[in-house]
Amino acid sequence: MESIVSKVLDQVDIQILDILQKQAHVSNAEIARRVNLSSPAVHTRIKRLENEGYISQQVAILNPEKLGFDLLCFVFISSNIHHSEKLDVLEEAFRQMPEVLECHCLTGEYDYLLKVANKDRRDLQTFIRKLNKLGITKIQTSLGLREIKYSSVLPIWDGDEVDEGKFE
Amino acid sequence: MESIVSKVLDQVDIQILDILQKQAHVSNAEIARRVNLSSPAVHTRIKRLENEGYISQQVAILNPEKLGFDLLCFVFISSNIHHSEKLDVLEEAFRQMPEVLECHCLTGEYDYLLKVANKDRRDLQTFIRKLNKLGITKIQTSLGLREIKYSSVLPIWDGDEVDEGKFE
DNA sequence: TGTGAAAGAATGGGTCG
DNA sequence: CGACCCATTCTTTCACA
Repeated sequence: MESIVSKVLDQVDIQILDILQKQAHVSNAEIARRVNLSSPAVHTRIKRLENEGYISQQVAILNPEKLGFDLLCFVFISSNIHHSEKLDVLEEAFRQMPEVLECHCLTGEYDYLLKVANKDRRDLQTFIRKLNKLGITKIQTSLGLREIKYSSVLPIWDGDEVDEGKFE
Repeated sequence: MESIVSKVLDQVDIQILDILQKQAHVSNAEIARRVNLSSPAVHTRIKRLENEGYISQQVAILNPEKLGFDLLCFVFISSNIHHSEKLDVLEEAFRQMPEVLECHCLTGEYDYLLKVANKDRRDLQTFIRKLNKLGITKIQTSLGLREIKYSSVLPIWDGDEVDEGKFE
């Protein structure tokens, strides 16, 4: 009996999460083999992990270049807006723009960092005009020249839990 | 004969890709219903899309906060290295580091932008020391204060009707 | 390419150790 | 919690158009 709150994740949970965050399409049965459990047991655990919010979603990662998105940009924005209501409007606008893949609020010189996927320079210009219309004046745009690494894999395994003392 | 390489994607392909990039777990049969095709036809198309590289991978997105990753950072790096071999070593080092989720080569003042997931300040310090050992001197780190949007969904559907007359 | 049918797996619920 | 069973659903192959 550990704690009342919510079961802490055990090694098997971590293993399952790690498999799924790398290859979501691996079958239940295959996971069961790898973690030495039965397939229904794995199923139960995955459902629990989903319900408790450890797994947010499952997605297919498409190849941007094959689909014509050659222009990945990082846009740094300083908003001189300081009313929180107006900031809410601004942020909601970012969320609604399909070319904005990510938006983060940052410390430092700029308030927001946007990751933006555009097909060509014309699309990029259209996008920047949209930003101007939102009242954003201070923008700095950096072009992504080359993607060295792109992943969503959190080091849940590598961190310090690692002890591959698999029983038997 | 039009193009030898690969048939251009049609509307149904785009629809399938769009469904999968948002919800990878949707069953073949369900997709078939949505695009008005039979289940085997959808299966064939998805296999083709995978083989031709339109779909790179399928992953589960985990919840960073639930897993103790409260410190998302963006690290800007200027390398004063100009030998391409040494740059290769550097980039490979970035790829190997599990806390580095993304690494992009950028235009602008800094050469590299890294997105880094750490659990706490101690981990962050450890990470920055690793960078120093690699000979990196000019580093600027911005903390992610809040995530406004996080997505890998390319606007293949929303942007405009994808109907390129380009071969390959 | 597409469809329909059919075999072979995997999923998901229930019950019992 | 986990294993086993069972009905249901999904995947994947095949003949055929």
